[in-house]
Amino acid sequence: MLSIGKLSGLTGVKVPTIRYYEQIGLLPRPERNDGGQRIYDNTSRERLNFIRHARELGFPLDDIRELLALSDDPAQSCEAIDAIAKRQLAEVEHRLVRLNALHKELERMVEQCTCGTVQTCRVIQVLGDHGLCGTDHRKMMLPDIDQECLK
Amino acid sequence: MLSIGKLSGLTGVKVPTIRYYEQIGLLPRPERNDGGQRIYDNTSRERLNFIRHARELGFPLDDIRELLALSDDPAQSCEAIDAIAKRQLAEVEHRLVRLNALHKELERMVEQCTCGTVQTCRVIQVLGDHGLCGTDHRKMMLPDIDQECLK
DNA sequence: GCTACATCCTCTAGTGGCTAGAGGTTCAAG
DNA sequence: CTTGAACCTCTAGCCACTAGAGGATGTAGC
Repeated sequence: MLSIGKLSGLTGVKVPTIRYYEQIGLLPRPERNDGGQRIYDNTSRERLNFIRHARELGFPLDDIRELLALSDDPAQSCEAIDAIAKRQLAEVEHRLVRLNALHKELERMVEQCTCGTVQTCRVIQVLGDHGLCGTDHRKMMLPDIDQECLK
Repeated sequence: MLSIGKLSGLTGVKVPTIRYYEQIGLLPRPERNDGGQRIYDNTSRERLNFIRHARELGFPLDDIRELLALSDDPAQSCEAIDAIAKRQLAEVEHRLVRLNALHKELERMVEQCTCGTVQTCRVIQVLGDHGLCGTDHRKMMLPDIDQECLK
């Protein structure tokens, strides 16, 4: 019914990404035509829409894999699904807190810059000396820089 | 003066990360003792603190590299530095807007889940059909999922 | 001096979620 | 029948690390 390009256009997921999802087993291997090209139906399209929407909401692919598996069994309780969604919500909230702290600090730093010489540059001073920070963003991410939260 | 482990302890930057920074030219190659082990002084320590602090504020390593280069010339105007900081601020603000939208949507989704069966699960329904979304988070990120903002 | 054992060294490979490109095949329109 | 877009597979690259193998060195106690 649908070539990979058409599917891409309909879902907004790029062609190489669709092939990647197939490769990692997130999408089932579709049928092929005589020339060996992939052909998709509406089921694939729905599945891909689901994946895309979940990605937009920041779910990692592993969670999406699990959500897809769970959604294939409509009679089951949705507790597990709910748990994944709540975990993602907590994750996003955590990132928001962190990002707000970064924002505050960056704003303060930029505001204080009077744009003179490097010697007196507030940005350089603040970066070099954490003591000049207004907020205690460091405490929030010790012991290590929480890379996930910076994202 | 300082072994790599001591430097790591003092700055909060992990040992392999320090070596990685050296490898990519962010930190200069330090002297070595007779056994070939790295020895650092306070200059390295300050530089590494600078890097760490900038990383905490979300600056990419390439920007940090530039900031370090600029800060080495104290008489120059700090315009370029200011520009980098402002760019980073804008970046963080962009992420905040996006993350807030995600948060709203996730919260709505989780709230609406009555925790019945998968069949009636609001989470699955919403993920499968963007029309059920409250906010128009999709419009904000078209044409592609803006991965940088999800971070 | 000897024995543990922590710390150090280099090197390679893996993470997530794609993206880019090479080098070739197939399809659809005119 | 030709042209050119779209498709195929495969490998490598992105960021900023992190993990682990396999071995060398440093240090503390006896």
